[in-house]
Amino acid sequence: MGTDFASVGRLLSSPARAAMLDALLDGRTATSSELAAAAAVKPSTASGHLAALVEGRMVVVATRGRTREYSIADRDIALALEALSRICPDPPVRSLRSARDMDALRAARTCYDHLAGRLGVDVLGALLQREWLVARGDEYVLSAAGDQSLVDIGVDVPKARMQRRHFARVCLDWTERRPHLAGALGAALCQSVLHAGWVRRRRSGRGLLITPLGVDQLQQAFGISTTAAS
Amino acid sequence: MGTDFASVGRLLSSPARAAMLDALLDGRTATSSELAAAAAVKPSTASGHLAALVEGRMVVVATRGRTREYSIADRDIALALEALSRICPDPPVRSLRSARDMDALRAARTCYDHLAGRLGVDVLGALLQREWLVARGDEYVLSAAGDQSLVDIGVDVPKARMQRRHFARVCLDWTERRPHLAGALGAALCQSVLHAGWVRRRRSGRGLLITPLGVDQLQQAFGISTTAAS
DNA sequence: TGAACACTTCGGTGATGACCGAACTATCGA
DNA sequence: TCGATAGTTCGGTCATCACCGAAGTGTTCA
Repeated sequence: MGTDFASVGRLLSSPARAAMLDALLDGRTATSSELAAAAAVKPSTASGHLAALVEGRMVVVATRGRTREYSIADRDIALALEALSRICPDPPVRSLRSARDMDALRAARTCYDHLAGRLGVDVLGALLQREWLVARGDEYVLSAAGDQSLVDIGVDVPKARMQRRHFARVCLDWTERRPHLAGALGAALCQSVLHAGWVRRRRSGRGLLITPLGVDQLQQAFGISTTAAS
Repeated sequence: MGTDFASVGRLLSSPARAAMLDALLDGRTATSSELAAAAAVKPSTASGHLAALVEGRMVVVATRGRTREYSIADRDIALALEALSRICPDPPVRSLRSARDMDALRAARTCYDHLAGRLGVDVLGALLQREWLVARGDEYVLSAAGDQSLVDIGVDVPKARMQRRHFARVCLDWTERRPHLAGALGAALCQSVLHAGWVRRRRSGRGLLITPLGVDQLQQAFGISTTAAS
């Protein structure tokens, strides 16, 4: 009845637009030229695609001087795309290199703006086990002990609380098939571990790289064992 | 990185294929002719579209005599489509009739194979409030009291437990923006209320219709107030 | 066995849209 | 003020694909 998949489907159906959305799925913004490069098309072509995505409310654009910063329009879009990526046929592993990339993604990556992959799942597991976070439906409640502990390791909890979005909620992981932490708190946690240098973004894509410092600190803060990636 | 939205997007991009998937989203099977009618195309055209959907692993087909029964391939596909429907621009309300249809969908409908809409959300709320169901991450655990009570009202809990799928889990409702119950238990519950005549399927689409009997029984079993729809 | 039915395959048509290069607009830095 | 940079608009080409009708395959039922 009525649900109009076709309009959204049409936007996803072009390889170029799909590549652009994929490039934006790490939650960062990108300029028109960057997205043109990501999609391997000329700027003029990219411009048309981006106009279509904006028109279709999938991305939003902010003009900054002579550049334009595009980003995923809202969290629902990101969630829907993550759900879709779960059913996309596994991109055929063409080479050793892309097989390694795949392993790296499984180990640690961002999902829109929060931690995902084995790292994301393990961190959520630790938070629940210590009862810093308590499940409640598809949301989580932060306990007093959890609040204090997260602040201690540098997470800006007060700022996360102030945001006009869900504070802490479930997001299903497509490689681990188990939940990881999304919402404002998930984003804040992700930002804090990036800022503290426990993990770094890989050169391209959504992959994350756990630093030697991160291995120590993650063990100390959450009691989880990781290995530093190269 | 790699996630290939385009292949799935291409399948969704045709209004005919989108309509077919939408028609299958209530979890029932449909024949080639039924889907051709749902999409308003000739059988020959429908045949091609359905072949593409099967090729793309979005639907599966079972040959029964001279007819072919199509259905959504698996639960991940259904979940992804539900997530997508959350971001589809609201289908423009063209008429009084479709406005009423929309209201009806909001009140009670199926989501793949379980209850959704206000009814689905209220039922889950009641289950949690009575502690028949306890949240645990994005899954639910059925308490002993809950097991007994659901069996008492006719839900085949043992059979649900035996199925090789998640037993009871969160599914986000796109009209209510709150969770309802999915998984084998959600499907069993849906089947039991249909079988007991508390609700009936509407002539077409995913809408459900609460019977006068259902109003009484839902009040008695779950303490929730509903109104019989016409 | 043959007629009715469900569905698929094939060939042809028309429309859509993805892409590029070239010309245009707006901003930044000197 | 002028050149360089970021992005958009426009016109044209080419490929893809949605659709149909007609003919073909296999199944059911009388």
